[in-house]
Amino acid sequence: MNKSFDFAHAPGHLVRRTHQIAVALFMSELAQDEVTPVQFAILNAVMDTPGVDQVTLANRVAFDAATSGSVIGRLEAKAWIRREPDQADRRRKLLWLTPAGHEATLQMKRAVDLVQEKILAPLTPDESQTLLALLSKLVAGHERHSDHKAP
Amino acid sequence: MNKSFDFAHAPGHLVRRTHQIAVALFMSELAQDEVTPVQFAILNAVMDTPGVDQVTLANRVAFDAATSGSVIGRLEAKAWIRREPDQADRRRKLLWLTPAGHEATLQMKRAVDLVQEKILAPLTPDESQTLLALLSKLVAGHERHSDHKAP
DNA sequence: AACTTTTCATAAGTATACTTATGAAAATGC
DNA sequence: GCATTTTCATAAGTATACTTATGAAAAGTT
Repeated sequence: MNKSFDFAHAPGHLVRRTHQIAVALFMSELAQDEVTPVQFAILNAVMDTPGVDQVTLANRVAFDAATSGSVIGRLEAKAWIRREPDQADRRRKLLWLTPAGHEATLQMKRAVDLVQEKILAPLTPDESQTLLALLSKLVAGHERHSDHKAP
Repeated sequence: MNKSFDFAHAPGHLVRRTHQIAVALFMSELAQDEVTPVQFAILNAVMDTPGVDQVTLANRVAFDAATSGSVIGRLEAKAWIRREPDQADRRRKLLWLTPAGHEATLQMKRAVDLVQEKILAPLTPDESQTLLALLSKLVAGHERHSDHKAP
């Protein structure tokens, strides 16, 4: 029979599709803000903890230093984020929102809330709750494992 | 209070993290095959329907023609896929697996099955079933909507 | 104090993933 | 039957997202 892999029902494919849909909804809802999901995540994290260094921020938002560095570069170019070397540790660069960045992030927040609702729109409230709980458990489970890194 | 957006529990963030984890598991499990999730998806789809054109394949695997074109280019460079112009419609290019591509895809299938299990490893079988059902419903719901395209 | 290791930021290279533009070819309209 | 529109493939440009390499600075080890 040589039956091929059942792609449509594979977890990997469903997750990729879902992610794709979530990004598309974000980009469409925040089209006039000229901001991406990852850029918003960083703006949001810096608003939470002004003066973070890039590594701490990258761990918080969960991507590698190289990616976050380039994203922050773009946010700096837009004058939404200010980057200053740490006096105590001159390797580190600390991050702050500019007033314009603070303003823009607050404005985006409403649209982002709406995006989260739209992502879950095909599900009932109960189903949405269940989905979020399961995704949280899945992510938490894998995060625990990734602590045990090989030497 | 100026409470910032609750990123950790937002659907968008959870889905991005899950996707990230799924891709990492795939890359790690198929490291020696030098293949990406998207490349495998295409190989798998061509094995299913040899002689497809690129547009039909892109719709099947759910990404845009530009992306699939470049991915197929890489698979052609690896001599896993053969691309030939359609005689009936000379705009179209039809796709086949080479013998080496067929062989490689079959070999990968086992590892990909294992990846799907590993993705769901933190969940019980019941929870896994529920998650897949909810993701399917979510994706299907959004696909329905995206049929109604603006003119 | 000198040496080693680790950590931080960035650069370079590859691979998605999207948009818009372009050219070629087919389908449609009248 | 010719003109308009649509479709297909690709190119160009931007933005993640990762790896590995490099340089600089801090932390540690003896």
